[in-house]
Order: sequence, then structure tokens, then C-alpha cells
Amino acid sequence: MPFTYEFPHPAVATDIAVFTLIAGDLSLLLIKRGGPPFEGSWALPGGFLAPDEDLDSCAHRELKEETGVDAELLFHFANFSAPDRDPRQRVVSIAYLALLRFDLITLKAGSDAADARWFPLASLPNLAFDHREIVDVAVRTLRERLGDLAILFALLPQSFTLTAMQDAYDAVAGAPIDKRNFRKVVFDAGLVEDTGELSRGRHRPARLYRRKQPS
Amino acid sequence: MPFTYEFPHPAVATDIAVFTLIAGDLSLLLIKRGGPPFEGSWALPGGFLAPDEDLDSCAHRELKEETGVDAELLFHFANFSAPDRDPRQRVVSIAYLALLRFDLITLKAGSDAADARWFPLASLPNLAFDHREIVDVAVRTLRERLGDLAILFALLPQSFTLTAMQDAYDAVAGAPIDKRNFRKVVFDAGLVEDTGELSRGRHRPARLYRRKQPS
DNA sequence: CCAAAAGTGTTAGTCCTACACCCATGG
DNA sequence: CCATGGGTGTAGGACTAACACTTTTGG
Repeated sequence: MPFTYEFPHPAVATDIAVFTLIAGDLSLLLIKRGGPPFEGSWALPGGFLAPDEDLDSCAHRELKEETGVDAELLFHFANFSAPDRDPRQRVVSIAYLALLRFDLITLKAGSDAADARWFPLASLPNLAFDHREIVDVAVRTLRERLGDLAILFALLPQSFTLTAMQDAYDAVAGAPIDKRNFRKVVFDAGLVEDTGELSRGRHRPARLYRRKQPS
Repeated sequence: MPFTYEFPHPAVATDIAVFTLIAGDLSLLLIKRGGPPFEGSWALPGGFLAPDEDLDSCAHRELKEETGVDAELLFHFANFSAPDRDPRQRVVSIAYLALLRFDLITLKAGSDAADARWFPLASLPNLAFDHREIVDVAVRTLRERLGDLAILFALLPQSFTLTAMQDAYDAVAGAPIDKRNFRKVVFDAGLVEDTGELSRGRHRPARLYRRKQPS
């Protein structure tokens, strides 16, 4: 069923940089393209805007189709619109950034995706289209927003140790922060509350905290 | 000449919130719509993305068509994409924010614009489409970015007094800042250099400064 | 000489950053 | 008992915000 317009319209798609934390490494979700162009290359998940949804809904829908979860944190951060960025047709890409817990997810290769995998940020493969540039901007944006420590909760389970929270911070920031300073900021900002539980591990047990809802 | 696609494509347009400073008031450029829908209403300038340009170029081009100048400061700040935001057809709006000196400009009513005017931010008329929301977000974004005082240069002539610069700050912030603190920040940041000239006015002459290019 | 705008420093409080040692547990 | 990670406080420097008077000019 064709759709006809008086002047040329670009296709509009959302592309999503989905980050998670795996074994201490900030990692990115990529799908392997199952068809041309760039067949066999890795690319960001995403897809075209449907007629009855806005861009935020499109990003949520595409992410859910790919991962089965509603992202806790998903926001727009940039547009990519070079006329020749897609060799098939004009596509304007609305880029989103998501953070989520990878352990909640069962990756589903979508219709046009041959495979889906997490890659540590430090060892990404070559990417299709201009997706490498999108990722670079996404990482920069993510680090800028790290001033708000609350974004870390998207990477953490319901209850967590402060060391786990700091490990998340270090992984996102790409550099370690001082332990006492980190704890002071978290407590002074009233971000967490003590669950009363303790973790059990090989060493001294740690207090478990949960996110404190801002009242 | 019709353009046909296999699935529906939205139209993509840039809308631009152009701010300037007039008699100490932060003011916004609006055009009066010359055709339906919202005929006779005021709206943001902007227009559709052309096939051979990216979104930044589109915003620059539309702004130049409307004002005759290249904006010193023009950047994307949000997208607006509710499916029914334009009653005629699906239009995704890529919103840009510009600052410029109104005295450099001769407003040109474009093809579909019946009129073009500056409105003080405090007394805007009702706006077409969702443009009121776009303006609200634009103002919020502008104030957030005011941490970088360099954006004020877009509102100032080549050489200016520090009082003029502070008046620009106060107008954008919507609240006055302490004079001594403002001057200290400007000097400590090395933003300006003394021209050696003095202003002449009704009262004590003031030193004239110019923007110091970051080296 | 008067009205109006230009110009100028200090202080208290807060925030940021660097820094080192003892504790509790499992093995 | 030892290896490992958990947990705690302080001090110096930087930055922020509040605050008032003198100077210069035109009229």
C-alpha cells in the first residue's frame, strides 16, 4: 500500500544506545544486521516511527521489542540527519539513550536482526551507518548526566551495596571516584535508605540499601 | 510532482525559537500565519527539511530566509512529535533555539507569513500548534545554558559596556545578578578584553570591552 | 550641585577533593 | 591468621553569595 506526498519526506527512525553493566564493564547492546545495507555488520537497535505514536513511544516500543523490558531510563539526546547517512533512502535518526539491567533481559533477535549481543564499550566492533558517531555522542551525554547519581539506579537491583553502586559509577564515568567522597554525596543527597539487610559473601558482609523515593 | 513510499513518512520540519534583546526585554520572533490551519495566529518561524540538507542546515536556512542573517548561536534542543500536533498532516518538529542581535535584522515576511514581529517574552500572544510548549521548553533550556556566559555575546554588539552585558544576563535569566559578582566572574573567566575606548552618555563614561577569543 | 550610572573588595559559608586506617568475615 | 573487601572523618582550597560606598560625568 503506497503513501504519496507532494514533496519528499524523509523516513524517521529512532536509534537507541542501550547501556548496561556486565561484570563491571559498561556495555552496549548491538544487533547484527540480517539484510542490506551493511548486512552482517553490527548496529544500534531501533526502527521506524509508526503513524500513531510519538518519538518517545517509538523508542520505548522498539526497545521493548528487542529486549522485552520497559527501560527505566530512556531519553532523547541528539538527532542525526546527514542526507546520505543511509545509502538506501533518506532517514533522519532520532537518537535515544537507555540504561537497564541486563539480567532482566532475554535478547530477542527481531525480524531483520540476525543476532543480538552485549559488547563492552572498550571493544566495540565496527558499526553500520554513522552509528559509531551516535555511540560516541551517547557516551559523552551519559557521562555529562552522571552528575545526577540517580541514573545509576537503572543499572542496579532493588537492593544493593554501596560498593556495587560505586562500581556502577566508576564504570559509567570511566574513572574511579574516591570511596569516602562517593558515600558522603550519596548519603547527603538522601538517595538511598538502609534495608537493614546484609549481603553475604566471601568477606565482611555489607549493608544493603534501596533507592529512596524523593518525597 | 508526487513522492511515493511503501510506508507512511511524516513530514519533518525545524521550528526556531529566535530570541533577542529589545530595550532590556528578552523578546521572541513570531510570524503571523498567512494560511490555514491557524490562519492569522502567531507561530514560530521554521520550515520543512529539504532533500539535500541536514537539520542544522535547514534551521540555518530557514532563519536566514526569515531574518537575513546567519545566527551566531543556533542549536537543537528538543523534538516535538505528537501524532496530532498538526491537523493537516503528520509533522515531526525539530526545535532549535537561536540568539541574535535584533538590530542586525530586517524582518522579511516569507511566502506563507503575513507578518513578522518581535514580542517581549512577558506578553506573547496565543500561539499556533504546540508552539507555546516549544517556547516554554526553549526558555528553560536557554536559562540552563546561561552558566556559559559566552552565549551573551550573541546578543551584544562588537564592543559593549559591562553594564550592557549584565543587562543581557538579567534579561535572559529573568532575575538580576549582583554587579560585583558578575564582573568578577566575567574577568576571572577571561571572557572579555578592554578596547581602551570609553562609552559616551549622559553620565559617567564606561569602559568598552570586546569578546576575547579563547586561545 | 545634583542625578544617574560606573566602578571597586571582603567575608562567611559551602562545596570539593585529597587522603589512611581499622573492622568483619570466610577460608 | 591472613586476604579481601567494608566502613569511617578531617582539613585545605576553591567557589559562591551577600553586602555599600566612592567616582565621574552631563545637565
